[in-house]
Amino acid sequence: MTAVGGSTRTDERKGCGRLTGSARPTSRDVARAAGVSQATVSLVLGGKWHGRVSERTAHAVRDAAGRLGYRPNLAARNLRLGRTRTALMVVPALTNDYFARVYTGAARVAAEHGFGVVLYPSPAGVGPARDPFGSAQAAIDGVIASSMAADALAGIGGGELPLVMLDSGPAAPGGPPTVDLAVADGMRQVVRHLVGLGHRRIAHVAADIDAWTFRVRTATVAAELAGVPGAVLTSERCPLDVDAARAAALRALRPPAGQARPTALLCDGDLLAAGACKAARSLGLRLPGDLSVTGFDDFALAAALDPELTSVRLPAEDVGARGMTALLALLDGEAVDSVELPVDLVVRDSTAPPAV
Amino acid sequence: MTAVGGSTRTDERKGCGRLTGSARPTSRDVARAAGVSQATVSLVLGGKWHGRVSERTAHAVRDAAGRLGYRPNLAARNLRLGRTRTALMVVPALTNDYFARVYTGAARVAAEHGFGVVLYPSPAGVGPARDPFGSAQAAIDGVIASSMAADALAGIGGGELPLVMLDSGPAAPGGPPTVDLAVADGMRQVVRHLVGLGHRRIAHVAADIDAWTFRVRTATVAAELAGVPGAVLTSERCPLDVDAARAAALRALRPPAGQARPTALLCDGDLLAAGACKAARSLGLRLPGDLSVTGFDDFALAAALDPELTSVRLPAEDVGARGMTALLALLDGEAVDSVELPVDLVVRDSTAPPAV
DNA sequence: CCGCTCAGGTGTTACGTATAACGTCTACGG
DNA sequence: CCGTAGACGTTATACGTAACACCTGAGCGG
Repeated sequence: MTAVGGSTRTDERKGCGRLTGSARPTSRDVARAAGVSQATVSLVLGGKWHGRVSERTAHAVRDAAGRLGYRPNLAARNLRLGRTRTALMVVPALTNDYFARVYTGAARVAAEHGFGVVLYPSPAGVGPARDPFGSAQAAIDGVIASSMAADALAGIGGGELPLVMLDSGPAAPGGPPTVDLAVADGMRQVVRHLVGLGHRRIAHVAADIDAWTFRVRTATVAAELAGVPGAVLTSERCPLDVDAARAAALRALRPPAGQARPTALLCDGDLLAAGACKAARSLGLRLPGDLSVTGFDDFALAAALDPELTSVRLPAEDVGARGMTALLALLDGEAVDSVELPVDLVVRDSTAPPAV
Repeated sequence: MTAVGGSTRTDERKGCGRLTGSARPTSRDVARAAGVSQATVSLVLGGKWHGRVSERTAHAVRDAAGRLGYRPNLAARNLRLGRTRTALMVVPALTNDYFARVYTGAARVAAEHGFGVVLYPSPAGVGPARDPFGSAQAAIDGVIASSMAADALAGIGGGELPLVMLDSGPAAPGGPPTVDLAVADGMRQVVRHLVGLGHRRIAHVAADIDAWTFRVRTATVAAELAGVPGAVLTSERCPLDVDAARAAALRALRPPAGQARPTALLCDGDLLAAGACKAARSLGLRLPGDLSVTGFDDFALAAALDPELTSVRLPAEDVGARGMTALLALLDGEAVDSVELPVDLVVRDSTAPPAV
């Protein structure tokens, strides 16, 4: 290899045809301005120049970069490095603040490790099925998906990207690691709270949604109440919607002749509970004296309602944080365990002992 | 023939969390498999081969690409093309569904033009100030920012990326195009509704937030009521928070001795209205008989409350759609006009004529 | 038989970055 | 005065794609 050629400046003819307009400066432009090679610019600005570049040169480079307003082209960096230090979070909807809190937790942990997080709401039906994330994956190292069925993620980058699933149910062996909430335990706490207050006739307003977390809620209520002597459980299913819940609650509160009205409405979510409260009021029932109502999720809505809702608080930030921690470990090639986080009942004003 | 050795299934070791990912196939691999050059693969898969590549060859290429499970490297494509067909939407918070609906509208229009949209919540204080979008801008052609002050976006990619601002107030001359809502008109509709019902003593529960939309709301209420003979306006400022609103409403409902209690609470947002309702109930007032309450924004919350809230519906999807349309035009180098969209009062059950 | 066109491709380059591998110059011990 | 080890940079290259310029026969009119 004889590289001693007389070409002291190889970059000379670089900007020949290019007019000196406002094209974004590249590292080569910085190099020219600082009188060094492009590689040196890369070293200095990459922060790994200690002992390889003199302080004086490094300063010249940084000075030139600042003068030119240089900002590295991240697409080129991503191509070169094969990684982007960015994660994609997929959420089923933006409507409720649970996901906002999950995002917050994930973003915090990511930022601590120099990672960014972008969000991709997955409105079912938008975008080609085989390419669920559209062009988002151009700059993505891994994915955190919340509340999605495993098969809905089949198309994800050909299954090549590291993936962590949140709120998706027990981890499948060999599948991606998961972060879940102890939903069943939360529901048990609700049931025990009501039973402890003396309620025996309980109506369950159940979300008619085919997602793990709701199946668990329904199943747990039935299983837990089955162990209570004298307990009577009725059940009404409805979509996750205030008006639908109102209708369902009305059905539950007008039992067939000969049956007594339930003394408590146990709802699968705060939204449903809001509907249930409206139904109760429209029947002239007073809360919680005539009827107890419970929610789940503890949205901001829960505290905004009147009476404030007894609900189950979900540690959303922790879910996001643990999920991001898991993803980062995955990216480091480490083995990651799935985890289940505890939840807590928050007793407020919508529950009381039943009227005698 | 080229080496197609029996690699029917490339990756077999998924256990232990180690994601080997045996080198994603590149367009060159596809070319080898199809017996053509890489350039031809690019032509065929790029969809611009009509009249330049025979149908037979094109089929062979697509077949090979399918067999190998080829997916183009978007980082490389972005680098080559200098554009990404992806927009970044910046929102101040994920908590309310206004932004969800804005996103939905923007994503729909984007999808119609082969664009994707990723979301970047901008939690104030997260991320270095000079680099507000972190690594998100690696694959971004333009930005749609909602409800942000113009100067908060100063650091945006060095100000180089096309930008559209939503809900940010009147467009600055020479600044980015904007999409705004006729917030002032909406507030006027609320005031006229209340005045028309007969209300004269009105308390304004104002959001104490330095954003254009809230400043306008406050100013409009005052201006509009100033033109009503005999109208008495009091005002309480508070953070955008249910509990704070409750406290503020309590102050408004307990006027100094000698002054009559307002007959209506005009709130800057549905969240504040929710707090106001709680305050009213805690004082034993009945809605809307003893007190009228109005919201703004028409969140899902508005219909979930009891009584259902009279509020102002914002055409959020339209805002997103128009914003994306503007951004796409901007990317095409076209001139774009700022626009203001109308809003509509939705009268529900929380307003009524004042008690005599 | 020549030259022209045109379909049907191929070779090559450039995008901007990071880094491995390799020079060169100085200082210094032996 | 040579050998050698830093200190200090540089050259060359690869990442995967898209697009430009070119190449090669075949058909065809003259």
